[in-house]
Amino acid sequence: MARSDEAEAFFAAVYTAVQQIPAGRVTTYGHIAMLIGTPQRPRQVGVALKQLPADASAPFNNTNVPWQRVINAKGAISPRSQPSGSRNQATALQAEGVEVTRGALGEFTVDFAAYGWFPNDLPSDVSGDEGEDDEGENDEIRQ
DNA sequence: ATTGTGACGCGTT
DNA sequence: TAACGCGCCACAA
Repeated sequence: MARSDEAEAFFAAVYTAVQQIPAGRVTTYGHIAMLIGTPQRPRQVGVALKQLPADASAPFNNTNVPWQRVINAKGAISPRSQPSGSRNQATALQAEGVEVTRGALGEFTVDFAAYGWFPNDLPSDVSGDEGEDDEGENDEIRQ
């Protein structure tokens, strides 16, 4: 038990929230953090996903938790120490029909307007000019 | 025990 | 517009 009870609960909350993301859609670390009531720790959400066990017998593992559907607020797949990691995520998303484009820096990006999933949705506020991020998607969370 | 490192995001410079 | 600073906190060294 290397992990405190509190941390364990947080990890579980993250995994559960991520499992709500519909296939073929993506959301952000910050949004997940907000959904589980800890809007100030999007970074910890990343830690939780990073620690996701590969062991298929674990309650939460990289096969039953769609970790690939979580990207950063910039709409890009977060770069990691191991380049293969982000590339791998891009492949996983494409496999479920998500269109992934490549930036000049080799950065993989996804269009939120087309694939974003934001229950209760928040808005990207926009200051009044050219807003077109509407989406009219109403997904409800239940348990 | 301490220190450094991030799969983040937002406010300030 | 691009950098930088900071909060947060599990993990590896």
